[in-house]
Amino acid sequence: MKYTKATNYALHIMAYFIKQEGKDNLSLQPLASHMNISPTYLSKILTQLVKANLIQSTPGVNGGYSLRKPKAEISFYDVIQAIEGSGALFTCEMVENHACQIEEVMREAEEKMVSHLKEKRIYDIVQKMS
Amino acid sequence: MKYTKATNYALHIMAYFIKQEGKDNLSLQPLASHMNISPTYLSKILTQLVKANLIQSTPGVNGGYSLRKPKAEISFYDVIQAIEGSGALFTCEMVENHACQIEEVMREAEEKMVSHLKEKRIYDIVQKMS
DNA sequence: GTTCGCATACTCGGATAGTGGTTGTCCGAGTTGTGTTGG
DNA sequence: CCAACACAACTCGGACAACCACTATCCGAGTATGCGAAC
Repeated sequence: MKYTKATNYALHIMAYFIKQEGKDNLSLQPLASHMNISPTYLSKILTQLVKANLIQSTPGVNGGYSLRKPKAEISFYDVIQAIEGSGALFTCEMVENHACQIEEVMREAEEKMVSHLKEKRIYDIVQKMS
Repeated sequence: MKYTKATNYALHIMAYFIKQEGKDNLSLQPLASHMNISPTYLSKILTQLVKANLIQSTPGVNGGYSLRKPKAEISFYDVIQAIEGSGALFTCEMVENHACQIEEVMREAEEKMVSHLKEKRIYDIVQKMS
């Protein structure tokens, strides 16, 4: 069990967006070369972030991507959920157990992690870095 | 990102061991049919638990598997670590970042989850169930 | 000068392939207890 | 009666195959802007 590379990219992309806020739309190509990944693959990730309403895309000439939500409102969890989805990390698969105690504990543990990720905002660490 | 099925199995297996403690060695076949997985695959999981010193195996006739540590000492994390390994869930892969702030936050979050899993012992939930 | 149309700069999304980890099976080898056989 | 031996009940571990999610690429389609030509 590990976080996907896509999550890795997505978090760094969002940090970059927040750092660049106020400037023009960022278009795919420059963003891809800055991140050092292929434009096509990057576009898949960006599409997921668009669907999660974190950024917006404007097509056509001078188009590109830009933040959609106020930068101070974007938590780590928002980004992670956009990529990884929102299913539980652990689901009991034994036939018998309808209210599996093991699953219960695992869910509690996950909740501890999630609540920390909901507290922390990307904006916080962008400030630290600059 | 999800926990492996093997982790799922391992947790339930350990719970079963703790429930059955004091009885004879559990051998592969009965355990497999109780868990509803193939004996061969089960043996892989058990081998991992043996290597983690959670259970021990005795070969030969009347052999089988039995608990190695006192049942009250076995935490969820012990079992999970035995299967999933102990690497961090998130590792920054951007070239530039040596002390990546994002990675830092992710590690904190993971630590929240891990410490909960270290607190909780399988024995606790076995008692609840019976 | 206004309008039409075309080229251009973008994103969107489906199809496809490589890769690696998870899940699972097969089988031969090693280990121990038990029962059997031959002296 | 007892020692050697064969056998059966176990686990151990390597090799291998199926499968699926992640990673990544290619390409055709859609969309908006701007420029130039024609009337």
